[in-house]
Amino acid sequence: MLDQRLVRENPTLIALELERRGMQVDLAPLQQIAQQQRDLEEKRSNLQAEGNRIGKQVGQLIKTGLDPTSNEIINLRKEGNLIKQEVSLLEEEEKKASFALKEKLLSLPNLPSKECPDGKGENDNQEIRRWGNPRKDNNLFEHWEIADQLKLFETERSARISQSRFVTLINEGARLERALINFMLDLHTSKGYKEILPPVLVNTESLTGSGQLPKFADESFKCAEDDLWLTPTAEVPVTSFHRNEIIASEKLPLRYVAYSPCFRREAGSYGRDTRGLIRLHQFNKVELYWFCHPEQSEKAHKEITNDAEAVLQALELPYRVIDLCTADLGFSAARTFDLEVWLPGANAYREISSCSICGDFQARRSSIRTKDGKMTKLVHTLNGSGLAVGRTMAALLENGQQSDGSVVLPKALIPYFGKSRLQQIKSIV
RNA sequence: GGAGAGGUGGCCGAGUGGUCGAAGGCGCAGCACUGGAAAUGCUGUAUAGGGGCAACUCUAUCGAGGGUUCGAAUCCCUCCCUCUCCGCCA
Repeated sequence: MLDQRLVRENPTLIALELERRGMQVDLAPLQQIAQQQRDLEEKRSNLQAEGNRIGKQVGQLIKTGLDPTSNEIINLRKEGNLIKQEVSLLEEEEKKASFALKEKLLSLPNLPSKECPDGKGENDNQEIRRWGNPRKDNNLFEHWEIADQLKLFETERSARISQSRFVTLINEGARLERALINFMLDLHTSKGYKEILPPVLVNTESLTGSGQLPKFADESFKCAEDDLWLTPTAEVPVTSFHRNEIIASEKLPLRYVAYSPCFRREAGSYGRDTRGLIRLHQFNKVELYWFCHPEQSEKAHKEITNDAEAVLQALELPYRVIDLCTADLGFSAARTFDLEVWLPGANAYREISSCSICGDFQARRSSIRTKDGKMTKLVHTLNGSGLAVGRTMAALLENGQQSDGSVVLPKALIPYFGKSRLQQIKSIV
C-alpha cells in the first residue's frame, strides 16, 4: 500500500511511477478523498475536544457539590448532546471517506524502484548473468517424458482424485520431492535462516497484508464456509507472522525459510504448460523471506537472490538471472530478479525463483514496524523462492538425463535421496 | 460441539461511572552515587492520526464492533480469542 501522505502531497510522483509500470492513473480523485478525509478528521477531533472539556467540567461541578439537576449542569448536558450528534454525523462521513480511500489504495500496486529497468513487456527484461553450461544436445526428452519412463508421477489418476493440473508423485518421484524439500531447508538453515512451517489456510487479512487481495481474489482458492483461503505462497503466512508488530531493531534482519504447499487457480492459463510439473494448482515451494531495516534492503535483495542461486549451484543446474522490467513486476514488488533454470529438453530457460524487494509496501499493509531511535518506522520485506520444488525436479530430470534412459542426480542430493541415479524400475505403485 | 472462567501498557497486576493513557511492581534507557560494579536514588519509557520549525498540543485506542451517558477500562448487546472440564478426533 502506498503512503496516504504521499497521495495527499505528491500525487504527480505516484502517477509518474505507475506510468513506468504501464498504468495510466488519474490520482486527482484519490487525492481529493484523502484531503477530504483529513479535513473531516480535523473537524471531528476538534469537536470531540470540546465535548471532552464539557464532560470534565460537569464532573468537577458535581464534585464541588453542585446539584446535578441544576440549570448549569442541565445546560452543559444539552450542549454535550448537541456535540455528540454533530460528531456522529462527521464520523459517518469520515468513515466513508477513509473506506473509499483505503479501498483504492489497496488496489494500487507498489511503485517500481529507481533501479528497476523501464520496459513495456517481457522483451524488455534484462539478463544480468548466467551460471553453468547448458546442455544443448538434440533428442533430449522433456521432463514428463522422462518421468513417465521412470514412473515418477501419475497424471490421469490425479485428475480422478482432484482435476487437471494436479499431480500425484509416486515411487522415486515422491521420494525425490521429499529429498529436495529437506535439502533446500537444510541448505538455508545452515546459513542462518530460521525455519518455519506455517498454516496453509490463511484469512483475508493475511492475503490483503501481502498484496494478493483485494485485486487477485480469482487467483486463490477460497473455503466456502470460512474466512480462509489456500495460500498461494508461504510469503503470505510469513508476512502475517509479524503482522501488527513492532520488531526490536536488534532482531533485524529476520530471515525465514518456510516450506509450504502452494495453491493457485491459474485462471487464464488454459492450454499453457498442460503437461508435467511446471504449472500445477498445487505445488511445493521453499520460500525465503526477510524483514529488514529500510537502509539494508537493497543489500538484502542481492543476498536473498544469492541464497536462492546457491540452491541451483549446489544442484549443478545452469541458470540465468533476469532483472524484470517495470511492466513485468508483480503487484507488491519494487524490483524483482527472476532465476530461470535451463531445461535442455524444452530447450529453454524457465522461471524457478522470483526474488523481490517490496520496500515498505507489504509492511504498511500489514503494519510491521521497527524502532529507529525514537522513531517508529516500517520495515522492508523481501521474498524469494528457494526454490519451487516441482520445477526443480523437472530441471533435474532434464539436465541429468542419460542416453540409457536413466537420470544422474547431483552429488549434493545423494545424502538426501540415497542414491545417485534414477533408473527404470518396475513400478511399485 | 456442551459447561464454566477470563481477555488492561514489553511483562506481571490494580482499577466497577467523573480530570484514567490508566496505580504499583518487573523489565528497559538515561543520570546520580562508586576506583569499577552490584545495591540504592532520581528521571524517562505505548501505538496511530492531526496541528506546530520546535518545545509541545489535540483526537482515538484498556480483545473487536455497536449501545447507554454530559462523561465508559468500568454498565448493556454482538462477535472473536485464550484457559479449565466434558465429548469427539489425527
